[in-house]
Amino acid sequence: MAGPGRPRAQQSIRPGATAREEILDAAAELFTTQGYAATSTRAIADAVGIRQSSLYHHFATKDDILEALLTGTVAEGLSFARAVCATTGTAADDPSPAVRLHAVALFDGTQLCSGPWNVGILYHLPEAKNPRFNDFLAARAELRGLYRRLGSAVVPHPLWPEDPQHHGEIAFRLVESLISLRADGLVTPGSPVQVADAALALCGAAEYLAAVRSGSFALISRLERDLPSRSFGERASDVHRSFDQRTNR
Amino acid sequence: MAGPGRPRAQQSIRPGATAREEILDAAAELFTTQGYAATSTRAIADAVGIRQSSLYHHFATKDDILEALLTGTVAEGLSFARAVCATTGTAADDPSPAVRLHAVALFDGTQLCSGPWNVGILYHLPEAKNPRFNDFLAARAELRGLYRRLGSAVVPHPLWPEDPQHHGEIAFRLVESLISLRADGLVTPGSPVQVADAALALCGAAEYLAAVRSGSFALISRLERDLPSRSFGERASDVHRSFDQRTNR
DNA sequence: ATTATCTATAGATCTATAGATAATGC
DNA sequence: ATTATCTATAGATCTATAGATAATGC
Repeated sequence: MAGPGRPRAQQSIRPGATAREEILDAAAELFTTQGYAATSTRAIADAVGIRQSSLYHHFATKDDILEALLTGTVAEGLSFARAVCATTGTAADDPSPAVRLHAVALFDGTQLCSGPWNVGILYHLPEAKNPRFNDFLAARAELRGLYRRLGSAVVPHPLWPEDPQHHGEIAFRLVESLISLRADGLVTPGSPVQVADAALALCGAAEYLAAVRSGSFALISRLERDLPSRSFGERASDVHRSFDQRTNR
Repeated sequence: MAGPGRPRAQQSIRPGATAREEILDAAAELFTTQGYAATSTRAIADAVGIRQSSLYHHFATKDDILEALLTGTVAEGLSFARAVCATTGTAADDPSPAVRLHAVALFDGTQLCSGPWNVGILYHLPEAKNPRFNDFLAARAELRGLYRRLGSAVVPHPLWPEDPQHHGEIAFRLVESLISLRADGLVTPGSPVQVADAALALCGAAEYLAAVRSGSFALISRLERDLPSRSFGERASDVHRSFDQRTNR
């Protein structure tokens, strides 16, 4: 790798170690607040402090920027859900189905509510349904499938016998409803916990919720060690802290 | 009112009694599948079978088309929810809080799942947050408030005492999750009922659900007579029919 | 006269490419 | 030589307006 190239005319205030990260941060802000088609490549470049054409050194097309954002936002939640499902059958400290569902919902929900921009909104952009983004679409479909399995494991006698996994489906949708809650400016520190609790309540597990909650926190702490992202550690502690504050009051 | 003006060069296959309705139908299809900014006025005009500039005889700006669609989609659900809340205190056949919440969720959910286009998607368009669409935003906020009140009436001892109306909030979000369910192509005839049931389940009312369901159907039938739209009658019967089919199996 | 369409176009974009320039590292 | 930026621009849009035209109703 050679030198850093010609310096920028204008300096950036964007967070991000590399130009690529600055671009993704600016695009995340603009795509989520104004939409994909309504955001010009010039607007992204201006927000970063480079010229419009300089974007094309880092991304071949505008679509590639959206693709990077989309795949980036499901990846971590999917890894976590896979890890939780892989704990099945590990004897002694094997978490209960209720704990598993709660942990996945809490992790996912916490992620959707954190970060500087409401990137979950990108899922709802009509542009995101394009087959061009199949990697993202497949990852989200897999995550949905894991929720369905977890949900049916929690409920022995489903409300809707014709679709035994439907409680899991609704849990998945409930977690993603945090996206519109946040879009409406209504997320509080407790929101991810409330949604995870609600997912269990509709599975009929509300009465032993306190035990499930602490099991869920423990499971998240145990699994977060193996996750690539460092930021989750802090995020998980935030959740603990805000939960403790709420319950101590 | 004078004559019908110069005839179109090309004929339309769009449903709609008037040109204005044809335009709204075409815009609903294109905005929901491709997004607002990604849909050109030319594309709408082509879908209707008129010239691009002819649109401006019916709408002053492109924004006005979106506004008409947005306000059109909440209006009926809000009327119904208001009517349901107005039944409070009417003595004898006064429906229970659970029946009220179920009926509102079922009506709303049925509407989101019917109609040729998934117009609920418009709520999620970043463009819809523009203060220009304040009429729509205020109507949706009022509907949300009614859900919150209904939810807290159902649950005597809320899971989250710091926000007693939060069960209602989640019910509102749950109903709107039908929008993304439909966007993912996963709506079945039973989906609106499942969501209304789930709203009650998370309020802890799952055990007497059968009684609530029939009360909810009765309440909808009673109130639909006063609603401006004729189409709901058929839609409500559809719900009855699909529900009966499901439970007879 | 009124209505609803049409043709033509102004003026402002927007994406992506071509090729020059200023830094570093070998 | 390699990298990351820059300037300049081609070619394709896109929204909205101006003004002509073809129907009806009074």
